[in-house]
Amino acid sequence: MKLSTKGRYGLRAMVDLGVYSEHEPVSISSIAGRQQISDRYLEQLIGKLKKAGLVSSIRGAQGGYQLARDPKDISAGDILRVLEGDLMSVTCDGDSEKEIPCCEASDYCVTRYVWQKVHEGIIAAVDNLTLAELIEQSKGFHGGC
Amino acid sequence: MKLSTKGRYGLRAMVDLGVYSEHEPVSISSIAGRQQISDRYLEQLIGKLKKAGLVSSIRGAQGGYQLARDPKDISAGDILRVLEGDLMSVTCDGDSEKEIPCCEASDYCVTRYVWQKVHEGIIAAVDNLTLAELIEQSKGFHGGC
DNA sequence: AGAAATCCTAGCAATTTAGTGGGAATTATT
DNA sequence: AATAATTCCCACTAAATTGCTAGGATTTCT
Repeated sequence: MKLSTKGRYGLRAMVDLGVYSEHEPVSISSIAGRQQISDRYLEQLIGKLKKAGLVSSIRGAQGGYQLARDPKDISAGDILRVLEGDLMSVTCDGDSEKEIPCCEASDYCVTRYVWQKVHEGIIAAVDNLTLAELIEQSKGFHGGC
Repeated sequence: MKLSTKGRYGLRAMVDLGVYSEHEPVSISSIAGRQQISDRYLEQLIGKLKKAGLVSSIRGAQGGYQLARDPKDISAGDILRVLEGDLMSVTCDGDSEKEIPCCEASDYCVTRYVWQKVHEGIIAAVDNLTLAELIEQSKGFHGGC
């Protein structure tokens, strides 16, 4: 259970967009250059973020990407959910075909209960963390060094 | 980012042990039978839990496993950490060889910051959840059906 | 002695991850 | 109109991880 590069790269790319795309669109290659990420790979990640409505694009020369919304209205959770899949699917171990309101083998449900708790913890953490805050953080780090 | 079968099976096995191993050791095969888990696979998971000091074992015929501590003193986090690896390693994307107190490329640190927050959320959730509570839950489900 | 168990190590198929690669379509600039 | 910059789309691949399976060696109760 760990954050994959998808999530890490995605977060960094979105912060990068927040910093550099305010007045003009930013190309994949410039983000990839700054963030030292494979541009071909980043392309796919940004594609997902676009599909999810978090970034907008302008095609053609001098085109690129911009944040689709104010950074205050994008949470880390929004980004991670797109790239890491459902942050957590609360599923029983039983056959998913059967539609049982209350699991046959009750022990199975322990997992669900634990997972529910974990889920709440994660959601609370990432959904209250705005991109705006991350951008601020990133600027802060610069000043601090 | 999801809970793998390791974590799910492990939680169920530990609850099973909590319920059935109070007075006598319980064999892998009996747990696997009740929980409908591959016994060969479960063996490996329990092996890790033993190595981590969460369960104790008695070898030979009529042997088996028991909880090493009171269920009140074992958290879901303890179990998940053993089976899911470090629940989350807070790493930068930069070279891990270099020992930089403050990252060169500050943007990298955004990931660290987000991850720290997520980590706190998860830890808060799973470390406050005791095995005793899960066992109670599991009994509760039985009564409810 | 024999059976029931833990313990140890290795292998393996399926899935996921982290990319690479080849282009087609669109648009600004010259 | 030509060119270059860029998004967009789809397919392929190598490495790692997951979820097992397999074959024993060892220990201990009966």
